[in-house]
Amino acid sequence: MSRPEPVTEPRARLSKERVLRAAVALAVRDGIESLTMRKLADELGAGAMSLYHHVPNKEQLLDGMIDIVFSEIESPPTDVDWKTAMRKRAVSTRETLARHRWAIGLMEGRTTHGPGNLSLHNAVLGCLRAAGFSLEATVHAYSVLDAYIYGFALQESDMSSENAEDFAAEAQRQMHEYEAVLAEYPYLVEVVGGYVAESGYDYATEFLFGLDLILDGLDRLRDASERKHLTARPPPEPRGLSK
Amino acid sequence: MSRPEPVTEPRARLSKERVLRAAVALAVRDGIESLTMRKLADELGAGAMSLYHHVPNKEQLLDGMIDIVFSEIESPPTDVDWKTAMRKRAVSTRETLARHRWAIGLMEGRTTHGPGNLSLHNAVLGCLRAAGFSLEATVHAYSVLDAYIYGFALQESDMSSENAEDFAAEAQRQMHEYEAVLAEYPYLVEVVGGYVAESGYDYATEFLFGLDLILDGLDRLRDASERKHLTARPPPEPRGLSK
DNA sequence: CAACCTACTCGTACGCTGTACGATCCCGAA
DNA sequence: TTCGGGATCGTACAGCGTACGAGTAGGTTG
Repeated sequence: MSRPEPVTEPRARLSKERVLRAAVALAVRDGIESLTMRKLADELGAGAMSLYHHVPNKEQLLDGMIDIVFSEIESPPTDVDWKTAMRKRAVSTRETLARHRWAIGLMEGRTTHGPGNLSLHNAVLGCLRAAGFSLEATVHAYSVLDAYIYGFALQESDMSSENAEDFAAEAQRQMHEYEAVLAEYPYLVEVVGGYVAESGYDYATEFLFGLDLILDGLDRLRDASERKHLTARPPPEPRGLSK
Repeated sequence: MSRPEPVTEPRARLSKERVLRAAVALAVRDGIESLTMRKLADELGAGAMSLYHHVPNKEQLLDGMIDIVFSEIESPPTDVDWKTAMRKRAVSTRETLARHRWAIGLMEGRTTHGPGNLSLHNAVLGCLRAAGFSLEATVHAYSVLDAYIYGFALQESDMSSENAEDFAAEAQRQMHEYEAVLAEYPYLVEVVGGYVAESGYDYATEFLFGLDLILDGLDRLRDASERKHLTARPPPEPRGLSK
């Protein structure tokens, strides 16, 4: 009560962090296509142009938002074997990306990587190196894993919520134009219309299936890699900053 | 010569196909962000509003463009074993998506699937079913494979052209702000700055590594699936339209 | 206290976007 | 020749990102 401000504090001071957080919240709530500089400013109780004193332009605003997403992904824990660590990282990535559907489409073509992105990448590479993967094997492992994880997230964002009845609805709509269209896709009908519609489709378990398939494959790769490079120099340091 | 048209045909008649093809060509040439109704119309020697008699709106224009991309992907051939068939389909998908970088970011959130998309999906599912995959295994296989393929294409579109020196340039730029930033990412330096910069990074072979890893895993799944469902009903028909 | 500077806020305006509307034109059928 | 319907397109409008510059608040210095 000692401060002479109005009781209802209509606007707190802006800051880069506040702007980014509000932008992410708006994207989660209304979708990325309705994220407008004016709307974002309104949300913050500010004028549109005020934003530009904390963010150089919308493109870099999006960069910042994406790095927030990366920073929400849990790094692979260091106190378990590499497989469980990678598994946890992968699951956390999928969950985060599912929470931020708006982000996936924006990652294409983006060339600047923020600190959240870089430090996550670094932690993942470190986990693999510490587990005995050779440099070559590390690159391979990283490549497969990330492609799968982001690809799965991409597909998950394609189909909105329930795959089964959604797809049925889409098929129905197609049937509106061509009555016999479905007859041209018998396997689609069998698998999606039949099996999936009955048994349902759980993204989380489906994700784990492919993830474990890949992790098992990498396990074999690591064994081979270890045998081959037994006499080679070990990774730079077990963990943490070297030099 | 019998037709009374002007010799120089300054503008041919518009059509949905011509509009879509021109749109794709423009996206390939100048990138998707510079695909404008006015620019597209200019390219066709027409007025902007003329486009709307062949395409209901820009959103559906993009839908049509994406289906063109899908139709450029080769379906899995039917005269080889499932593994080679899937391998060829996967390679063709990656090549097509690499040719049409603009398309990947647009696939997110899109709910309507065109005939090119549907028929490709149908062919892939058919290939798996004919190879003896159970319904459950088919869904699994499809899920992993496509997630990996699209995820890889997504990553490929992230890094522009040469990963190695590009990343070095990016790191350099970051160093401009913080001189010691790189010291925080020792593994990134080791793997990307060291190994990748020296040995280079070939997307095509990197893609094949992960692809074969997954296909081998699916092979094991198929064996198990076949043993379990030996007495179950076979897939609806070897290939082609049933009924 | 006054003068000043710096950091921040924001009203206005411009060029560009997708597209609604209605006038115009072309061309085959009657 | 007349008609009618599809195709074309000029104009206009709302909404976008953002350049510009005027205004303001708060701390530092004389």
